[in-house]
Amino acid sequence: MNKSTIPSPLQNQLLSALPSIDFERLAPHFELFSMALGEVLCESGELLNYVYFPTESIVSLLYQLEDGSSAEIAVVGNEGIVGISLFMGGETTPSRAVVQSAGYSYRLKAQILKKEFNRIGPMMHLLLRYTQALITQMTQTAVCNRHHSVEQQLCRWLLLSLDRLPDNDLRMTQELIANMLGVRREGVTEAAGKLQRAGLIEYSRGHIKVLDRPGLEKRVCECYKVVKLEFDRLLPARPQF
Amino acid sequence: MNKSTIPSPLQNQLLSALPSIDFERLAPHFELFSMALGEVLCESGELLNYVYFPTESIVSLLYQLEDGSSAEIAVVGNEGIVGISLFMGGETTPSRAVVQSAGYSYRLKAQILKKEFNRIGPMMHLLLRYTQALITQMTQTAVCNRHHSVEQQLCRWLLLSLDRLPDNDLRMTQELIANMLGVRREGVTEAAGKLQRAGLIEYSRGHIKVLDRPGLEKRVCECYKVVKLEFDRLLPARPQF
DNA sequence: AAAAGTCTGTTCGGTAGCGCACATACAAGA
DNA sequence: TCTTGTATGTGCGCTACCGAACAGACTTTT
Repeated sequence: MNKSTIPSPLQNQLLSALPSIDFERLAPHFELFSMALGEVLCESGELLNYVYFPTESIVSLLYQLEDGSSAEIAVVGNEGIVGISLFMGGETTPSRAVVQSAGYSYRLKAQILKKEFNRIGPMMHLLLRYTQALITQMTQTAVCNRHHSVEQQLCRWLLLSLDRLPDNDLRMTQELIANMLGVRREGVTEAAGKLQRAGLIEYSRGHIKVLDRPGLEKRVCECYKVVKLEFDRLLPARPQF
Repeated sequence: MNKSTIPSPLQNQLLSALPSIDFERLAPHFELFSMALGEVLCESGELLNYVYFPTESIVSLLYQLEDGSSAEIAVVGNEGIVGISLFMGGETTPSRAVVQSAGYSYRLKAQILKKEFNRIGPMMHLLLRYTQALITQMTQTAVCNRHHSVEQQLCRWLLLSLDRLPDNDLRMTQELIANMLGVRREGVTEAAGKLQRAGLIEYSRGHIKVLDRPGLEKRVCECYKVVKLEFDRLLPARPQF
């Protein structure tokens, strides 16, 4: 479906923010990696062999409860990296990493990343700042879960996804969105129907197109903006490819 | 009310986990700091001049929405530190740090901590591991907000507080607990009444005593255990004072 | 003792979201 | 074409929680 052009590692914003001397040192170790929708990069509590730098794919960090219900706690796209627990020192996390939007990423062997991190150079500082931005996303998710309606959360989710995609089409069923948001599928159907009737989106069988992004931004709760501003503040300006 | 004995910095578990050579280097810079209930250590977005290592006090990390409603995203006691954004590189965070249980802490000038962090020694690794544990607490809060009842969350909150206190008495009104959990005061009244009728707790006007801790642990959701296990896994065993 | 303030208990109507059941619609394969 | 599977729409009763109002109980101050 997507153009099948091979992306550059520089399409990942963390990598593109590296000084070229650091980037070049890592360049030989990048492996292009194609990720399918629904693929699990890392199970809860499992050791990661690689870290992943998405280019036009999106990875969802999910937490699954014992009773099977789940909730998304953060989303990682080309602004970030999957696998922060490797350099934070814990090696594993209780959450899972699941591909939410298929596409390429570049991956790096865990050892290579740790070695680079321990050089205490730009990569370390970038990764720590990124981690702080991710923390903001997680805390904002906590607050949003507590106080905002399904419709507001759907808007937030759509905008977060949109920010990480090259176009304005998402391939995603309402059922899957419901899993991410931790709500009923019917709740998503209702909220999405409302947005469609308002002309903001258009969807059909696992395919959502955003028609009116400013309209979504008017309906979304403050959580989206807080997260976005914090990412912009903490991470360097996004260079063009 | 509390014994007015002066605590040792070693009552903070991060500090007590430091090799003595590193601890001694910092020792001259610790300032004993007394914190009153409700005191705001750091406003949202404000630059911190100090980091705080609680000894028997508890600090709550709260996020406040534009409409005034709020939610606790994590709690910091003698196992941790307030001010992670200083070494993560972002300098500020969108959340506030508010004293939830009065008592002492030791504080350190921001510059001193950053210098220590940049030595790339035990302190850095400890702080990063602690940060990962804190992330787990935040994500679990997000999931708990989504899926669990007020009563379960109250149990979780009580147990988290209890773990960070020297005794089993908390001085805390239902109103304040409601602010932390991001629910109505009446909801807390109801849940607390239930727990009291079950003989698990006893409370009166801003004073809660836990009578049956195992009983609370039976009612709490899995979120408490997940967070606790992750803290135990990531942070070194707790030495006795 | 009286007054004022604070904390907790209770009630009541309203609503968002849940769980379930089922209907419809579209897609892909035999 | 028929079947099977998947995605979406809808209705219904239920529950947890909300918002507001108010009453009682305890504390502190005067």
